[in-house]
Amino acid sequence: MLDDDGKRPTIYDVAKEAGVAASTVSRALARPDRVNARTREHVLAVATRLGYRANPIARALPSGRTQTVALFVSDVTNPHFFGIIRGAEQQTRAAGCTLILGDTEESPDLESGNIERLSGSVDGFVVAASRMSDSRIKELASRHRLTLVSRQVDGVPSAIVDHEDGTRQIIEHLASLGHTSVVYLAGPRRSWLAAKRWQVIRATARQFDMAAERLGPFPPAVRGGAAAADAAFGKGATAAIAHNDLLAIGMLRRFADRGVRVPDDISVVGYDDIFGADFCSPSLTTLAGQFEEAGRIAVDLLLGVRDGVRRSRSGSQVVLPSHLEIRASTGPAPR
Amino acid sequence: MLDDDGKRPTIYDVAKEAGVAASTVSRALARPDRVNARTREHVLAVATRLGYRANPIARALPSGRTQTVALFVSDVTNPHFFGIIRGAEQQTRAAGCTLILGDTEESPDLESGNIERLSGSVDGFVVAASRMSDSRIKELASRHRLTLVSRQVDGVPSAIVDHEDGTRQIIEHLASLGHTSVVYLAGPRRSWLAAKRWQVIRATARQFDMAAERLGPFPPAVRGGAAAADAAFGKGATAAIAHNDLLAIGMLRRFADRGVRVPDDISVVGYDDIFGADFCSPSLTTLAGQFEEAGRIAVDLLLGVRDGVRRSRSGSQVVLPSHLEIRASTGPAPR
DNA sequence: CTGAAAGCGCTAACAG
DNA sequence: CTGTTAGCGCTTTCAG
Repeated sequence: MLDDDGKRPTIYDVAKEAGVAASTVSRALARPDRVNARTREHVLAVATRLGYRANPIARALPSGRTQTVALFVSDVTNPHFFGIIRGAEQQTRAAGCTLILGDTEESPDLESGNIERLSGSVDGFVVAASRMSDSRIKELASRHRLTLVSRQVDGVPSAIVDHEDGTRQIIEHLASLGHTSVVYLAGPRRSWLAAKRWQVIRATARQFDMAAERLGPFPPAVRGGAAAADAAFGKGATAAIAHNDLLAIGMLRRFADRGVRVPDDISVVGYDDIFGADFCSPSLTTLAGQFEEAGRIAVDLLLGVRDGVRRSRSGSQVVLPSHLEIRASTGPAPR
Repeated sequence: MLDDDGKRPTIYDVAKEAGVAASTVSRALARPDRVNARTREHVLAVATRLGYRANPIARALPSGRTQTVALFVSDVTNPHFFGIIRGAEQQTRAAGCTLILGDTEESPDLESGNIERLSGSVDGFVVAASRMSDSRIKELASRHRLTLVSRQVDGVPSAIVDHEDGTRQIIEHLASLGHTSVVYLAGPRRSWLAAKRWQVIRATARQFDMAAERLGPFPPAVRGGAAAADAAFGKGATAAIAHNDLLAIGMLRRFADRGVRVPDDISVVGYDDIFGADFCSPSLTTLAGQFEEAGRIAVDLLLGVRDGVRRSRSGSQVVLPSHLEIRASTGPAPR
C-alpha cells in the first residue's frame, strides 16, 4: 500500500497504483462512459482497494458546485417548520446533496447576512417564512439561486400552502356555527403571511356578513397567547382566529386559567396543524396543509428538478391545498 | 471596475487593483498583523470597494478546515431534539462555523454512512442519540472528530443529561405517592438510553421495595402509545414510566380513549419535557433536562473550546443536571 | 480512448 | 514587510 502515510488516498495514488493518468481516474469516476470498460473496471477496483473517497472540497473548487443546499427557517424550535425541514431534508438527500440548516431568529438581517456568508459554499437557498422585504428578496434572488416556502414574491420560485381557500374554509365554518364576528390575532409585523391572512379574513368575512377585527401583533409563540387571549376576550369576541397554532395553544391555556370556556364562550382556530394541536385541551381546530411537500417542492424547484405547477414568466409558484381540521375548540356561537 | 465580467472578484483582482501581490491580500485578510498598516488599509479598502468575498471552498482546500460541523439526529421531527439542535446551532454560529443537519432515521447504517460521506466536507460530527454500537462509535471516533449527545462511550467526548439521579427522582416521587410497583415502557432495542434507563429503574425500584417490570420495546413516538398503554393496563400497573414524552403522550391519549383515568387509575411519567408536555391532558409529569446546553457543549467539545467538566484519559464526559417536572399525570396509588 | 497540462481561489513556505 | 512560487485534489480542455 503506497498511501498509509496517514492521509487519505487521492486520485494520484489510485492512478499510480493502477498505472494510468490521474485524469483517467477522474473520468472513470465521474464519466464512466468516456472510458474503456476494461480500464474503468481496473481503476474502480484499485480505488476501492485503496479505500479511495473523493474529496468534495477539491471537487467543488473547479466546478463551483458544492452539492449542498441551505435551508433557513425563522425559528428552528417552531414546530411549524418541522414538516418543511423534514421534506427539504429528504428531497435534498434524494438528489444526492446535503442540507444545511440555519436559524434566522425572525431577523431579516440574519437572513440576508447568512445568505451572503454561505454563498459560495452552497448551490442554493431555500428560505422559509422569510421576514425580508419583497425588494430585498428580489435582489438576492437575482444574484443567488433561491426559492421560497410560505412566501410569494414575483419572479421567485416558491411553494406555499394555500391560505386563501383555507381561510375561506375557516370563515365558512365559523359562520355556519352562527358566529357573526371574528377577531384575528395577528402575527409579527414583518410576517408576509400575517398580512395575507388578515386580508383574506377581512374580505371573506365581509362576504359572510361577519364583522372582522385585527388585534396585535403578537409573538407567534405559546407565550404570546396570554396577551392575545386577553385582547380577544376584552373585545367580547365569540370567535378568534390565531395567526398560528402556537399562539392558539397559548390562548387556550390562558382561557383555561381565566375560567373562560372554549368553545362555549369563545371559539378558537389556528393555522398549521402542528404537533400538539390534536392533544391540547380542547383539541384545536386548525388549517392543515402539506408542509412536508412544500419543503420537498422548494428543493426541487431550486435544483431545477421540477418545473412548477404554474410556470409563468414570473417563475414557478406552487400552491398546495389545505384543509380545515375541525376539532373541539370551535362550537356554536354563544347566544 | 475590472471584474464585472459576471464572476465575483478574487484576491487577484484585489491585488491587481491595489497594486500588490495576491499573497499580501491574503495576509491582509487573514493575518492583519503581519502587514504594514498602510498597505493593509489600502488593500482592505480596495477589497470592500470591489465587493470582494473570500471563497470558502478555495480557502478550505489547502487548509483542510471547512468551518463546518455536522449534527446527526435520529429523527428531525422528534421534539426531543429541538433543544439539542438549537443549542448546537447557536454554538456553531458563535464559533463562526456553519451547522449541517442530518436525519439518520433511527438507522445505525445511515449514521455511519453519512459520516463517511461528509467526512472531508466537515470539521467534525456531533451525533445525538446514536443508534450505533459502542465499538462502531469508537472506530469512527478514532478516524474522525466526533462527539456525542445523549450517549456515553469510553474515550469519546460527550454531553448527556443525567438519567441516574433523574430516574431516582422519578422512583422516589412515585414511591412517595404510595406506588409499590412500576412498569417501564421501553424504547427501541438499539437505544442506549432505553437500556440505561431500565437498568437504573430496576436498581432504584429495588431500593424502594418496589416491583419493576419492563414492557416493549415500543416505537418512541406518539403512535407507539396505544400499544404501550394497553400493555401497561393489561399488567394492572398503577404507575408507568414511558421511555420518552412522545410515548407518554400517546399513552395518555389511549387511556383517555379507553376511559382509564390518569392519574386516578394509573400514573404516567415521561422523559425529556418536550414541547407539549405541559399542555397535553392531563399535563405530563416528566424528567426535564438542559438539552440545549447539551447541544452547545457537544459543539464546544468538538471544536476544542471546552475541556469538559470531568476530563479523564477516557475523554470529556459532561453530565448535565435534570429535575423532575411534577404535573398532573401522577397521583396517589389507587387502593 | 487516454495522457499532459492548465487552472479553480487561497494559503504557506521561502526568499528578498 | 512583501513578492515569488508551489501546491491542496479534482476537472477539463487539448493533443495525441
